[in-house]
Amino acid sequence: MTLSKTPLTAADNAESDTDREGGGLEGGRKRATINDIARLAGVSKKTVSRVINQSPFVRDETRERIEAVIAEWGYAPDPQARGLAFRRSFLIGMIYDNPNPQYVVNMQLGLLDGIRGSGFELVVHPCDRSSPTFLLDVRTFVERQKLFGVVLPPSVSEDERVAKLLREIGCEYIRIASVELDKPEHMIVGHDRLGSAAMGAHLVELGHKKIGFITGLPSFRSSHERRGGFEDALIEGGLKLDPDYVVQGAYTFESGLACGEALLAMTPRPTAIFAGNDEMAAGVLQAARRAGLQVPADLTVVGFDDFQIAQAVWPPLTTIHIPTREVGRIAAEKLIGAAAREKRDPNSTIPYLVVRESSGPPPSV
Amino acid sequence: MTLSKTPLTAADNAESDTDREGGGLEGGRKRATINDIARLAGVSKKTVSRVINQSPFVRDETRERIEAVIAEWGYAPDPQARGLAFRRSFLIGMIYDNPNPQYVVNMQLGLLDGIRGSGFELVVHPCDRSSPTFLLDVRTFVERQKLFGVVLPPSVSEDERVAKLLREIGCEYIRIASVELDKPEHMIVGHDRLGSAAMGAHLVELGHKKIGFITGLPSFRSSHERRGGFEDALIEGGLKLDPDYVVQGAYTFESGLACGEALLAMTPRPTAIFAGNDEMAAGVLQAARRAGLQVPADLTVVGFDDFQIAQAVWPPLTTIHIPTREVGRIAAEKLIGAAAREKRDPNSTIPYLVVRESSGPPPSV
DNA sequence: CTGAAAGCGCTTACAG
DNA sequence: CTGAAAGCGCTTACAG
Repeated sequence: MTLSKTPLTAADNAESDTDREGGGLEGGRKRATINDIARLAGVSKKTVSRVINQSPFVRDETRERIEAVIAEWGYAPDPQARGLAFRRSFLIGMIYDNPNPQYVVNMQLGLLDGIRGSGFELVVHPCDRSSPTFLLDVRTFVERQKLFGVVLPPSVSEDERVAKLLREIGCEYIRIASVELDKPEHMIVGHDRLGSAAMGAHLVELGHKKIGFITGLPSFRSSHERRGGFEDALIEGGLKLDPDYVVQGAYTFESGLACGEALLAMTPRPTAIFAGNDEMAAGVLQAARRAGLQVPADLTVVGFDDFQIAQAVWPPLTTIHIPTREVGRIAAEKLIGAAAREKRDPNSTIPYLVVRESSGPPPSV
Repeated sequence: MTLSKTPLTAADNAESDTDREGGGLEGGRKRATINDIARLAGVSKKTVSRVINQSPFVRDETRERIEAVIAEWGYAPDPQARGLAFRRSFLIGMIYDNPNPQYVVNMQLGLLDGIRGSGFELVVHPCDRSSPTFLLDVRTFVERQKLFGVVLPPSVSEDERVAKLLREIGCEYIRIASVELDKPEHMIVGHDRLGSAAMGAHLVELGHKKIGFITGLPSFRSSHERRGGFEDALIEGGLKLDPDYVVQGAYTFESGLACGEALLAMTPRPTAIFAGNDEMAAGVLQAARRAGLQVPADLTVVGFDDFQIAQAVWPPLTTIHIPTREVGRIAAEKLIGAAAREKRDPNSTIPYLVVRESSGPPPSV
């Protein structure tokens, strides 16, 4: 909150100095500016600006001449100067609180995929929704940097206060969430519900009747969606999710372990446990081992996400794959208006079942 | 490489339109500028600028008056305008190719810790060192954004071409590496060697004689350092690392599994295996399980990094903790010149041993 | 210690 | 279809 006091102080201190080298851009002729291009092409800088911004009001011949000069000199407009004039930067922000490193990294990679070659850059901004200064922090971040727009993964995406704030200050935003929370132009929907429904069908098909479920953090919308889709699928299969066999987890390994132990202590013991994410499923695997149970012979354990941990544990987890990176790419393209460059598979953001070795039929009693 | 063609086209298309609302900064009075502050404080903008940049050439009384106005209006200088005038942005870049999500996220959090409150922001830039356009990409990224500086984690930090390029174009940089590769002002040293030496001492102390080692990717300097420190410690303990028991891994779970199987097939079988990172150690655990071996009763398995996976596997891994986030914070502070704000523990970046359940004495033959 | 002028590299009205 | 002027919000010389 304090005034940004930067080390550039030296510049001012040196008011009487004379030996500064201007920041040191040795190593090469200075980069061309719009003035250079205008002069070289024999036009005004405004016309160059029109070409840069793809204005239709430029004669083809003029445009081609200018583009040739631009290409020859490898000119690229200065985003800072452009931003200052536009009153808006060419930065997009990712504001997030998802604690899973793999999710964060995949999402970042996806966003980067989406802005590649566009001249935009990605500024990362982890946050804490429970902080008293949370909204002020977001506002300061967005306004100070004059962000072009922001992408909000869960659970930040589910916070209506953030969406409202962004609308008020006129910042573009895309919310990534498991359900449609906003106008379509602001949403990328993850359809977690379909994923867990697929898992429900899988367990039904294997013949399980007594099934335990571990929910994620209630503050994440996905927790409820994953549970809802699963319940629907069980009903579809003629079963019902017994509320006694639903325990509250926290999306962490430790919570999975604790919840797993709780479920395995119940009578009758469930023959399958569906954890709200892989992390917790890995915890259940530990609980099963401690209880002396074989997976999947004695117990089926399945997860959700298909992050790396799903393949690092033993046995490898049957889980639901969510295409995080793909979702990120589409979100970024939508944000900067680069969508529909190519025909997209509309199903590319839908989660799907991956069967590995941790699921099997229930033990024959 | 193409000219940045942004969607801002609309702005130009609208040359004849009149209904644009200027980007929509409704929702609040416009933010104060340096001119507002100057007028309000009854001074020139240059003097306000001096206060912003902490110039000593301002009378105390003047400074206080200006600071009061700044505080009252919550004024913060526009980084874009400031950057344009400085010919340098307030962005720092993280250029990296480390494939481990947890490392990446921890490092980002550390860098963010280091720049918090400074007005700087973090722009992430994953890259591929083997790409033919790698150096050009880095150069374009740094020059186009006029980055204030960059932080280079391994293995990018180990690439002399990058350091040379950065020096040439006058960009500040900090290299994070396991050994001193550059002048101290450009380095944060991780001392991986000390970490693996500690692990060597641990295994010696437990009484192991026949020890297998799985190296990381040879393209990472840490691979060699981790091996070197380990060998030294064994020699210290009167042992010698048998080259036949050193196999080449790739820092991945799969490579750990394959290397583990190779080592367990040897005669005599090693009683302990030290993998160059946790990921590979988890793979070794799988190999041990497939071979019907109990850990640690039949085989000790240890790793390096102390990432989350170390606690998610069974048994939890004895490993070396590396303070990634702390290292990141120190790197960022050093880069922006905010170091030494407080006295630092000089050992805070040194890795240390964490003993869990995967290590024990060798089986009595 | 303080300020008026010029400039950073772009774009927005306004003209033609 | 094209351009000259003014401006985005700061800082750098240069004066005093």
